[in-house]
Amino acid sequence: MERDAPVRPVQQHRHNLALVTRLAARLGPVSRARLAQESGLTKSTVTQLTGELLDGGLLREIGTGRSGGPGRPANLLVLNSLGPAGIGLQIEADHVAGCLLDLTGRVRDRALRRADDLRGDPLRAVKAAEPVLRRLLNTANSTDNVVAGVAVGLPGRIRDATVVRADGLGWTETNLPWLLGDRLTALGAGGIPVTVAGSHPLAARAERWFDGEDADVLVYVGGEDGLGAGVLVGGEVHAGARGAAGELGHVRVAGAEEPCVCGGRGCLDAVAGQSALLRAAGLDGPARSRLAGGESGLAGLVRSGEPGALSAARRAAAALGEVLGGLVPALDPEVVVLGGHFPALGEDFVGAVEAALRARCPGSETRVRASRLPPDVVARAAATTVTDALIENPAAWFAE
Amino acid sequence: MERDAPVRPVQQHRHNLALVTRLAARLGPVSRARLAQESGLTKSTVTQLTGELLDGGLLREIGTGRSGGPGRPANLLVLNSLGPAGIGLQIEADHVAGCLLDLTGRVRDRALRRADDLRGDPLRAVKAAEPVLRRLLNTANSTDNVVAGVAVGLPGRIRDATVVRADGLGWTETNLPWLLGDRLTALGAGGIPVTVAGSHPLAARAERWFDGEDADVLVYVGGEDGLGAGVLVGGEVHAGARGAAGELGHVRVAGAEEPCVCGGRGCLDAVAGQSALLRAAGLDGPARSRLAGGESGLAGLVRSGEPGALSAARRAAAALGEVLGGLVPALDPEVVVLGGHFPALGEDFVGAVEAALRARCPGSETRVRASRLPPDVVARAAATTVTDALIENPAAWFAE
DNA sequence: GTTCGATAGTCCAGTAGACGAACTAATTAT
DNA sequence: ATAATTAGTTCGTCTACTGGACTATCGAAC
Repeated sequence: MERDAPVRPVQQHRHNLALVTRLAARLGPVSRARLAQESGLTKSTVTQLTGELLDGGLLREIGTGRSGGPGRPANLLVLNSLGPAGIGLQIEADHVAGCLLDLTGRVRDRALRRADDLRGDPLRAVKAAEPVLRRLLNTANSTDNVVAGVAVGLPGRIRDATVVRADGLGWTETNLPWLLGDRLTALGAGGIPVTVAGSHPLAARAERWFDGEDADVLVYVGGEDGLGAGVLVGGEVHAGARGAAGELGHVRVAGAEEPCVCGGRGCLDAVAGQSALLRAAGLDGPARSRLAGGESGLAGLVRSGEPGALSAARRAAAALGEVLGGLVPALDPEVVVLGGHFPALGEDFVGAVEAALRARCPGSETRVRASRLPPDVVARAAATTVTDALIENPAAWFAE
Repeated sequence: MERDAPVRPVQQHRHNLALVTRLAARLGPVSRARLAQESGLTKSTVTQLTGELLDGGLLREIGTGRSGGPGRPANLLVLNSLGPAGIGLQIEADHVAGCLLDLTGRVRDRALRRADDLRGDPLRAVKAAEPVLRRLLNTANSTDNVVAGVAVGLPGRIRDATVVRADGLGWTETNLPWLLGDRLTALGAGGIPVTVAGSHPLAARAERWFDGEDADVLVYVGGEDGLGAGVLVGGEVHAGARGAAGELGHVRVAGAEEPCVCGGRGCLDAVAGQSALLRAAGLDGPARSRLAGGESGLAGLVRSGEPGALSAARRAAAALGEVLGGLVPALDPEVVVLGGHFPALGEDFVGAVEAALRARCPGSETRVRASRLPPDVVARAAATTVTDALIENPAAWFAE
């Protein structure tokens, strides 16, 4: 409910509609009676609201359930897996991944398009996204899912739905929703709203929603190259005053002198980024994506105990801990999750980061752990922003 | 409007009541017609709502205004300075300050009680607060203001309205609202709700509300001893997962070895705290409060260019910048405001902090500036939490 | 098998509160 | 004086939630 807007009966209705939809999502198959009880609304109202949601295709009635006790059995309601759905895209330098997510949160289809190098002209990425989109739109068509939106996650800084800067892709001031919207029209799916978000904030959301971490304040630190953080405050992504929250990659690490691609020296990226680690371990060359499934060279080296790799990892852990040490006491997050290439470095690495953090902030109770989610979770997390929006405002969807 | 609560006509009404009250507060003397226009409600509804607010004593009608143009002149409404008011207290180690604030934000009275040392038993502070409260309650009585609440600000970490830890006062797990509520009953003012908040978050609020800094993301770093930050996210105080957000005092500064009262070494407090600076400048002794109005010894020394003091200040600035360098890129605040004893150190100090911050985060656009507000603004900020609550929920007040 | 208690869900009159049009009120411009 | 303009009120209308009566469907007891 918007704070500075008047509340009329319509808004009242919207709010309650969202309330029961949210509850239906949280409680799974659920009776109207239970919805009434949990929401605080009366049975009559719930009947009315669920009626609208059924008509609108957001809910589905699955047969009568439970028989454990006296009384008329409930007619169970669930989110409609065949109703509106969301497409999530993940654009990285070497691939575009996508998935189609239904309202229940189930992935109905995936698609992946590898490419040698998508950096430079954004149209290259848009072109690579086209077959991915085509496949997902086709799937949606064949499963009777209506695509309610496309959400894109990419490593960059976003403001006002525009990609302000994406170092890893070499983009500046790119209006991705516009470009993709164009391509969607060409695919016969014009008019579908397109949104963009940063990969790190999306990964942070994913940690909260997919890994049962019900922390209201959570920091996700993710990686490969272009290190950055996604900050969740009050369960929501915190963008910062200029959309630059979480830009940790070029924070200077005390005592470090490594040259960085940004032109500076001693940036966190240059100490703890994936390429930097590979180089320090004597494994020069372009960083390989973990999408292939295999261990990145670095992880293997760390595991094998190769001295150069170990010392590079130790140094990276210390640097990461140092930077986190300035952030953790200010925000007091419930947990800091390390993603990107960090989990591959093993539990010892995480322990070392936590130790370095504790050394800087002795009093903090913030936990540190490695992400358990796969790197391609960003596409899925992006798709959830679409389905979430549907659940949080069903009325907007009914209005088409 | 609570997210997980059903919205009935009553809540609709509450929301709209708060909306017009907020607008009346923001726009100053204002006509019903203007309120209708700004709020998006109809004139009829505004008439109805303002009627309630007038009856409840939150609004007052001042005569008819403006005559610049044709048409019936407006009957101007303002927040009622003679209606409900709030008392704010500020408890520090050497004094208790308080003020009585009316709805319009005007300070109707102040009171101050100095004491040698209020540390240790919380009852000592409560006792010192008693004359302050008595005076303010008396004033309220004589001006026909009804005290709607007492809010206390103190240097400590608060969770669930309980003082979890207040190093500067030597308190642990103190239920201050309970203790003060008792004292209020003794003063014949029982039943007045008492709340507690940390001084730094309150100071952050003050920077936003009293100094026209309309930043949604703001960090206030305040001091004397027990350095800490108040973090505003979305215009609201961010408490952190465990109420520990902003606890910067014992973050370790790289390369620093000064022993700290906490038992550790190299804490920010031990490098940039007031006592530490005085000691480093060769001016040992207890830190003097700035309430006296005179310059603290340190500020004078820095101004006079005494080498020891200058080097200590430079070191403090570098340390502060370093710690901020971990926090700023994560949060991307609009501005960082330095309060406590820092403004007394002069503009050069602020410049040095900003330089150190920039050195760590080259890309950041966050401004750094000294607070322009007096240190006793905490009492006033505390009082605003009471008046704000009234404005944000008039219905709760009508219900007494 | 029938009856009773329990639970699920629907129906409908009642009600709170915002809306809108018509109205009154007070002022300036002609 | 009269028209134009803006402020504010009145009253009937509309929307959407409520509460109680009612129907539906089950298990358990007789």
